[in-house]
Amino acid sequence: MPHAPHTPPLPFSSLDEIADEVRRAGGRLSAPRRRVLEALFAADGPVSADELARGGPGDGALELSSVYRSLEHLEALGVVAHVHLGHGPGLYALTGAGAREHLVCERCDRVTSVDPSQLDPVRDVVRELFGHHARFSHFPLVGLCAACAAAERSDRGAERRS
Amino acid sequence: MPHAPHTPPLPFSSLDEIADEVRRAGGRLSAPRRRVLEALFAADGPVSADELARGGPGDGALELSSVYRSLEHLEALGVVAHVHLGHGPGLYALTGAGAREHLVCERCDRVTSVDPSQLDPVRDVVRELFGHHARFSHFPLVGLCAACAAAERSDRGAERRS
DNA sequence: CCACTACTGCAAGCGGGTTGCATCTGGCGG
DNA sequence: CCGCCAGATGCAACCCGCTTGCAGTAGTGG
Repeated sequence: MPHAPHTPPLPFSSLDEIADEVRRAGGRLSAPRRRVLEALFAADGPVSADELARGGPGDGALELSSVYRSLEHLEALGVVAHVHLGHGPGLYALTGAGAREHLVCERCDRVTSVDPSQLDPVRDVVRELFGHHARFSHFPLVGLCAACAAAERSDRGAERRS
Repeated sequence: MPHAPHTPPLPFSSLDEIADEVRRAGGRLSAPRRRVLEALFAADGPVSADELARGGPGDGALELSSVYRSLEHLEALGVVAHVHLGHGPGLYALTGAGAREHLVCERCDRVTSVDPSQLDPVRDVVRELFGHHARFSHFPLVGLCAACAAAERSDRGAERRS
């Protein structure tokens, strides 16, 4: 059971660059692999394996298992990372340039993505208190967004979500 | 699709007290329900529905679906809450007295449970920066524990986990 | 003690993800 | 330019955690 990488996000910026990296590691840039990567480059935010499999409307769908195996491989290379926002499927994104960390509201499910540096003060406090090095890229910081926290305070006993 | 409660943890301390609460809400304290509660009282930490279903070695196993339905019901009453630590099954615990929040190491999977007040400084920073009210009871604070963070710094490129 | 209805047991189903295996193919060595 | 063969694919079956539909059972207020 292979697992995720904490490979430091070497910045990969082009498909070719990644292709080389894949081959350097003894892998091959097969058609599905390429299409997964293209879809990841095209996406503007983390996407599910399923969305990657469906791909562009032009071409036929990719086999889901291949997509997962590709993502696993790319993740081991440090090229891709996935995040678990709430209860849904895992979402995948390229690690290069604009890595993000996430805050999720567990009431309205809204996702706030921020630059990791913005969460450094939080990390500092956590490290000070527990020695723990917090990361909000793989699992987000969960709680109530400002709006929902306010709503919660007044409106005691309304609709709820897990 | 019913969902979890943020019902303020009214402190329930005995099975009888909970029994009354269940009935007050128009519910019944059926045998499986009682056994789930007994198991939760007996447990010293959050347990999976599956563990609750197996129950004590003496008695036959409970139906898993009933366990889930009981937990759902008790959760709606604010008597029980569940937490998602990593990728495994959800874990359930009584809400009374010793409510805890959790830090998980995503490398060694170690869980650190703390009194919610200990995380207030973290909550303060988060609220200040994002207006977000962080909660680490339903989803934990994820990152690297002190030991693994140190290991990560030296030992670059060892075994990894998701 | 009755009737009413919440709850149970069972079996099927679902979403997300993994695995085993026969087949195919990218791409290096020649 | 080609052949080889490990690495990758496609497909189907499977696993885990959890939910749902339904007919039958059993707490509980009256």
